[in-house]
Amino acid sequence: MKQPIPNQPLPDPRRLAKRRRNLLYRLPFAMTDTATGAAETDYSATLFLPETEFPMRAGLPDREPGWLKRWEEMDIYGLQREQAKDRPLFTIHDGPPYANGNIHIGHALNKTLKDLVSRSMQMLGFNSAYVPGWDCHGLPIEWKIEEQYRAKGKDKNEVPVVEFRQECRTFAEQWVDIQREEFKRLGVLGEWDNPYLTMSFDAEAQIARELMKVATTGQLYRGSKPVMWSVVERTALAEAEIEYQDYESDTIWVKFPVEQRNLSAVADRIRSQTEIVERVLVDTMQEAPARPLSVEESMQIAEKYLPSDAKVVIWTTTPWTIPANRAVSFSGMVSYGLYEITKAPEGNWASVGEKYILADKLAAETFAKAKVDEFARIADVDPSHIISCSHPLKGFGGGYQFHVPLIDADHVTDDAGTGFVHTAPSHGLEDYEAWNEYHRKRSQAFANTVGISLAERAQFLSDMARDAAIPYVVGDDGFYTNEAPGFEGARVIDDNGKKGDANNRVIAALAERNAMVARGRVKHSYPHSWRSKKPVIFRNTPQWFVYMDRDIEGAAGDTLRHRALNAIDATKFYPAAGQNRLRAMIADRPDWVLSRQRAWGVPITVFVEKTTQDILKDETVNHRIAQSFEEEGADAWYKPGAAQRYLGDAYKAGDYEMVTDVLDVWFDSGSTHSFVLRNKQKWPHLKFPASLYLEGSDQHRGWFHSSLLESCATNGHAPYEGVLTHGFTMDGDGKKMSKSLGNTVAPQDIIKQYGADILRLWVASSDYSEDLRLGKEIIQTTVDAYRKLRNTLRWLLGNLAHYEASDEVAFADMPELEQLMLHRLAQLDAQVRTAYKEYDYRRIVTLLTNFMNIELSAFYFDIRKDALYCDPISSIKRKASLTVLNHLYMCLTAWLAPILVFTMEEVWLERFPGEGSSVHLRQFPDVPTEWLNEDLAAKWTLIRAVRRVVTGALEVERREKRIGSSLEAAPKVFITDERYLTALAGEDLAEIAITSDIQVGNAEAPAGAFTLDDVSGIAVVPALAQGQRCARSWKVLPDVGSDPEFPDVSLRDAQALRERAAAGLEPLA
RNA sequence: UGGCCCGUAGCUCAGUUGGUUAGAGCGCACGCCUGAUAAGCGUGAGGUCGGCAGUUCGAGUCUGCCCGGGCCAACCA
Repeated sequence: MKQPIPNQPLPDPRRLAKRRRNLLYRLPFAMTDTATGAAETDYSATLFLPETEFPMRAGLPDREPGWLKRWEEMDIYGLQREQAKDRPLFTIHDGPPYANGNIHIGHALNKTLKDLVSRSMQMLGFNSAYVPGWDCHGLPIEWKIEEQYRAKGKDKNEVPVVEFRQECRTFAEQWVDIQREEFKRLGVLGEWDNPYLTMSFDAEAQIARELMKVATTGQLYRGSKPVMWSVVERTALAEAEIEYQDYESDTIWVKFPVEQRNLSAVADRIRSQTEIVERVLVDTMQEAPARPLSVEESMQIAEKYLPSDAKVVIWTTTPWTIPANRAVSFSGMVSYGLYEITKAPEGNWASVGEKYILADKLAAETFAKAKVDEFARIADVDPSHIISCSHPLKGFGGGYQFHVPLIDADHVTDDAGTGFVHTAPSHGLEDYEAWNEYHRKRSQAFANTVGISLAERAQFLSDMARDAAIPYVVGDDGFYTNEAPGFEGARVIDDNGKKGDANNRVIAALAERNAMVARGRVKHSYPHSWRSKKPVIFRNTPQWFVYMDRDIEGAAGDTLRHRALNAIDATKFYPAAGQNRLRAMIADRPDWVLSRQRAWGVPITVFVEKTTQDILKDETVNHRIAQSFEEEGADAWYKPGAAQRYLGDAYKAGDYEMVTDVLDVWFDSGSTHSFVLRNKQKWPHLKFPASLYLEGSDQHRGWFHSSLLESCATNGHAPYEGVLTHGFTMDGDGKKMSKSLGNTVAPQDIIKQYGADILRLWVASSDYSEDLRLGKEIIQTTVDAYRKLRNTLRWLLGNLAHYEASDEVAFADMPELEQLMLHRLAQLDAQVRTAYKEYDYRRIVTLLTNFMNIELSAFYFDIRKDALYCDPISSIKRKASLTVLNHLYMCLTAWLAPILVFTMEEVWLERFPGEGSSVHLRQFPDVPTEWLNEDLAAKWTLIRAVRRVVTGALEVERREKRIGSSLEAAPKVFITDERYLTALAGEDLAEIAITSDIQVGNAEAPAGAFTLDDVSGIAVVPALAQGQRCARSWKVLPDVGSDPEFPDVSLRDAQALRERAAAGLEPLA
């Protein structure tokens, strides 16, 4: 697959403008502007300014590979396992991607989410191993190899199966290697050196064991199903191997004589419909009596309305399927009538006096085709009152003696034909489904009737099996089989793909028995083989099925469907809607078809006794099979002499048919739990059932579904405790990504331009329960969020350069502002842990970005800059703040580590470098619940309201150019609401509002004072701060100048300078 | 065409059992700062809650229909 050319995103012009403004400040002429007034001493060297090498710009695309290398070298995955070996297990079981092609954005989303789960569970205190896997068998890989053959002019059928399979294996191996590197680049941590592959020998052996377990417990049976079949190539074809071309088909209209009727139902209807009754009375009884009809009378009328000589007319484009007819379908949504032919040419197939049942909308058209001159409509017909017809070929060649039931089927319309659909379950998928549905309903109705003896039940089931059997009318060579009596030797399609004589012979036989109404030809689009370009047919083919509704090992009611539905109830779904979706699918689905007539897969390792058709159930044989697969892979099945090798001395190979079909690959992947989660030797850190399966929502029909059925069949319960589904990745407008639209986004490109952490942050901040959007603007939003986050952490790191563990301040000794921050940390701790447990990553991103932006960057950090930068070494406030910064650092790096795996490692190593050091070896830190203090938080909510009013007042001053920095102000605050006064008691509002001074008074404000609409009882009157500007702290204070040693700074700053000198930090200016 | 799901500011998301004037972060505009500087702070403008109809005193929340989008309906994974 070719990757689209990476888009070099054009910078947003507005973004550029902002950048230009910032750059202006650095130009020399800009400096002259600000350099008015007396030169101030530059005290910056005497401040505790942030010091860090941590770059503002991440350079993720270049730097991420370095961390990956580091983790690989230190074997971080192994260290995690070792560290967590005594902890409870959490197992996210990997749904295997298919090993062909590069990964796309959907893979990236899926693997990233799994990594978020796995890493967060590890940090929450579990031993959370992650073993990635690949799905290796299957048709797409076969195709690729066949394509290579065709390019070389080689014929697949001439290559020994084992050799062909070897080429498929090599192909899959190559893609496993490529995808493995792509997945690792996303930052996904897992057992990459020891993944599982559905084609590894132990897997193939276990898949066969599972299949044999299904067989020996009586859940496997051989039935049949129509599949697309190419007579020319003698092979089944997949939908993708089909192309549609125009084709001329013979069409025929055929009479099906009505056989069994439900006359009393017709009579009931007549009695309930007065208008009909009136019409009937005029017609049949000469005069109308003013009384309800008796049952007898209505029965007489019914006989006239649904007479025994009526004929249902069908239309078909495949006359050759008539011998395979087993039913006639109609629709309850279509109106039908009984018609009598009143005028037609002599010798016409449709002759005068014949009564046809047709859809009203199509009657005229049908009679036109039948060259009928005149006809009359006699009555309404409800086809459900016809129980069965006889076959139009009844007795032909001694066959076709069965009843042909009428089936109400959804797929029938009155758009074309006659409103009745000839139903041949051997030759059409809809026919097949309608047929099975009909018998399923009959069987259900029977099961629901009360008072049935076991003998009656057995008799019913056996009759049912006989009636429901689907005939094999056409062989793989296109010739009729002996299940089409009277047509021996006729052929549907010949070796060159031309029409055989089947149609003509069928039409002749029908005409001879007066079953034809009309014939014609029609041009329509018809399926052809992609390879030979010749028409294909739907053909009944033997297939292996798993029963959905048979009692397993004789336990009444213990069916696979029942087990699966129970298992769904016992499973937790994220989001909850997934439960209904899966339940509906399981409740409706037909029996599971396991067989595929293909080469690259695990064979259905079953022997069938030729005379009895029984499946051989012998543990010794089964053991030999599994053993050989362990040693040689499933290829062993295809090696010469394999049959006798497995059957041993006990059986003769000649008595048994060795099945050569392979398993549906869904059985492979549905079995992963058995060969991965329960292989304790290979993966000791995994548990069964898995804690979680996590895939895209398409896997309700796929892996969730097949794994559930497989495990219910072999274990009786689900292989998972929880199921998490995510949506699909759409483009920026919510449209599906497709190569033809050119709106795809390749994960490789995002990584190259922005880095994997950006991709991961996008995943974490999206709502994965719905479809996710990804486009240029969304990536930019993510990049912006990342930058803000990174800078906040950078400032934290810069200040922590001055942190000393020995300066730690005890919680009780801290100022309230510090206690407030720790309270928030304790709150967040609970919220973050809960969100991680619920796989709610976007909540974590929202919670933490809001906290970091609003409460840290814009509030706490802004306020504490003064103390952190300027306070004396001895200052408790400064030490307390540093203590809080350390806690913030410890928590934030851990909480974000599962998401920003690279950046958090970078932040961690900046402070704690060392060979064995890694943020990913940590757990979420214990946060003391003693820090929680709701009263304090409530109090500070009030204080922050006061602060907002002050800030608002200052903004007016700024706008009026009376102040620039807030430190130039010393506003007066008038408070009439007691609650605010109480809250402010003992707090330094000037510090909190970042002004040089402030006055707070319990008094009515003068007119014109600044207020906010949503805060009552507070008013602010602005004023300039009195005193001189401190050259060190830039506050405007009256005490500046009162220290003789440092006349240009405030007393606090003079003290700070003295302490620094005493500590020998730097010489004084 | 059927089954299931989704639609709230430019973007990502909150919106309890229906209940004041629909919120947040980012982005954007404007201003401040220049000791977090390709940073930091503040203020502000952005919404017919996809549309229509209904239930209700009251609907982003409940119901129906419609529009738009997605997944599923394969011898594809």
